[in-house]
Amino acid sequence: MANIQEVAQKAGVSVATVSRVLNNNSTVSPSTRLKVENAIKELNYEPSMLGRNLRNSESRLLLVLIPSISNPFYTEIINGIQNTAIAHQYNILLCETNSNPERENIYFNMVKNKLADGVISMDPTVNMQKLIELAENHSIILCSEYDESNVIPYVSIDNEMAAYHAVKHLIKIGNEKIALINSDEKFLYARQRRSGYERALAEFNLPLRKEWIYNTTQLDFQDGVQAMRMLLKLKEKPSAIFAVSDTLAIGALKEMNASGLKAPDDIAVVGFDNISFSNMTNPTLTTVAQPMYKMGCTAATMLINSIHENKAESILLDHELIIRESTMG
Amino acid sequence: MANIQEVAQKAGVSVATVSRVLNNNSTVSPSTRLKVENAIKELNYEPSMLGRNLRNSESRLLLVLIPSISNPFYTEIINGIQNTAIAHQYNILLCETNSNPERENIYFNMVKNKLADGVISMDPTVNMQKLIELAENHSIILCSEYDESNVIPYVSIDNEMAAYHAVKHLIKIGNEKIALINSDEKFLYARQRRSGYERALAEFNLPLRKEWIYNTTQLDFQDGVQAMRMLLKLKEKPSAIFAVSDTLAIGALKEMNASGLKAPDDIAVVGFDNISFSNMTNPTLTTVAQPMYKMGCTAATMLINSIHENKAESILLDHELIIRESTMG
DNA sequence: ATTTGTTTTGTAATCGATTACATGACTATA
DNA sequence: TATAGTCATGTAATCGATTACAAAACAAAT
Repeated sequence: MANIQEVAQKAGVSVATVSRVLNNNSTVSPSTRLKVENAIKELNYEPSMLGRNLRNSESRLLLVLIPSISNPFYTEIINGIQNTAIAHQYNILLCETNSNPERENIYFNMVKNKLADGVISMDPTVNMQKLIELAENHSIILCSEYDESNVIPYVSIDNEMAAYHAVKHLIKIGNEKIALINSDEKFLYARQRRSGYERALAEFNLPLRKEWIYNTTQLDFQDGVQAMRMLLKLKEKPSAIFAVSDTLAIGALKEMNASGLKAPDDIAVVGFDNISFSNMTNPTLTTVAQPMYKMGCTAATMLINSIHENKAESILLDHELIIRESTMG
Repeated sequence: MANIQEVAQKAGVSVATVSRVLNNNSTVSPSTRLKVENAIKELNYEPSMLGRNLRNSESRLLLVLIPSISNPFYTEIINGIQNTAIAHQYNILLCETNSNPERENIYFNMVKNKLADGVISMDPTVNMQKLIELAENHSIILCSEYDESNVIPYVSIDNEMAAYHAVKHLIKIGNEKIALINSDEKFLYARQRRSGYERALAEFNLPLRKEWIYNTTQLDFQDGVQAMRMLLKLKEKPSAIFAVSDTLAIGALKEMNASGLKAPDDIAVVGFDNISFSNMTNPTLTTVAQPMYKMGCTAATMLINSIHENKAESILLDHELIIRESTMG
């Protein structure tokens, strides 16, 4: 790869002039410009981001932290982020942390080292303290999972309200014995959704039974299968289930199938996220849709604003209950 | 962020000494080392990758090009790549191209500019000519989709043989009218799988009928739905279907469900890839498994070798037919 | 021909690290 | 005490760009 020196030499000008042509901000005479452009073409030259970034302290790269790409929930959000970023001449790099603090650190360092201009974190397992520290000197936005202290701006939905709506729907169609398949309640969203579940039950004077709340460690299909297996072992079985993730709900449906049970007749099921697969199951899955694409766009816009010194305001977007076969008679 | 100068000043030494402590390769007296380490801690200093990379022409970052993260096929491969990379002190950045040449270009430039040390491309829509050009001066490995010219080393499976096995399985369980749901045949893997399909039919003297071959433009669930819808409209319907991707096969199963048809009794279905969903459908899906994790590990190992000047040899890994309910009576 | 003003181009410092080479400090030996 | 040898540290060039400032080139006006 040729560098700016060689281009300058070939064109018979100084490096400053080459740089001026490159950034076409300052005045260069048409004839010189032509010479330089020819030299660039002949040498197949492309400016080094490294040199440029070092000088400019800007990389126009945004980091997107996700725990795992295997969760389809992130797909549409990332699309929104990417399209918005590109519209502002930024690019994104996807960083899969696998909830591993060391990997997290590597990505944090990229920001500290000016290899990236900002971060959108969607990782609920992120080390929030470190992130807040990083946010003192860098632009960070939380997406989906957030921190109640509101030190770092976030975009999310009202999880409590969304869960409340989902459970109320199950009650409205005649269910009184409603179970909750929740994830680990160390996550804010899990606590919020549980709270919405409890509020709906309380409002209709329905019993809140410990054995109808099952907490999983992960969000894989298999965790849903396992959860349902436990619930089906109970003496008094629930007549409906609210799962805080479609992957869990789909696992639950699978286990029902295996036991010869049908949704919604035997047990009605509601999921959360509206991943694309939720429309492919049999029966199709009722679920709470988050405006994922919009969330991505919003997060990216907030981040880019924040990089350009306009502080960002946290925002909660609307959710929507999508009723499908798993709760329709 | 403090820089190396400030650390040097605070510790009362030269920048060279600080650098020596950082890279602990050269001799530094214990007392000086301590002073420097204290200064580093006090200033919360972390070395700038930008400065370091510029000087060393090394970033220890690997780029992984995928067309879209929404295809679950890539999940396990990426895991393999990531684990192998980390074991060699490399990190990976996921680059979603969305089959967009401009985005592709951005990532190619990162390599040219030493922002990344190498590339693993899994994008079948990649501009192969540009990639070959890039490969002249940089380390590139193809994974899954490859180029027959073998200019760029690749790791993949024997697609023709895999398809042949899948179709032979359908024949063995008694099917004579076998349809193919293929993707766009501009892709090598699509042509190879079709060829395996044809070979199996020919071997058993079964008819090869044009109307039983359906080509989709994408690999989404919906494309599978669409394909099945067309096949069910035919006067002479197939009794079995081989789809070149699980997503297509799942869409096909969905459409069968909607039409009240059951697999395998009405139509048997075989997919390809063994994505995690394929075990969650009803019925569960028979599919050809690629050794995805191993493919990822192999690709990463090849790339890292290639970066360190050992040239890599292309390799084909073994596939495996996983028989599930969609072909089991 | 000289002055003034404008346009174009070049020189050199800078960003933050690494490292070859030079130099200084110290030790051991005669 | 002088000398060689070893170990520790500093000086300055370097990677590839950008840009403030200086200088040169040119044009227009007197």
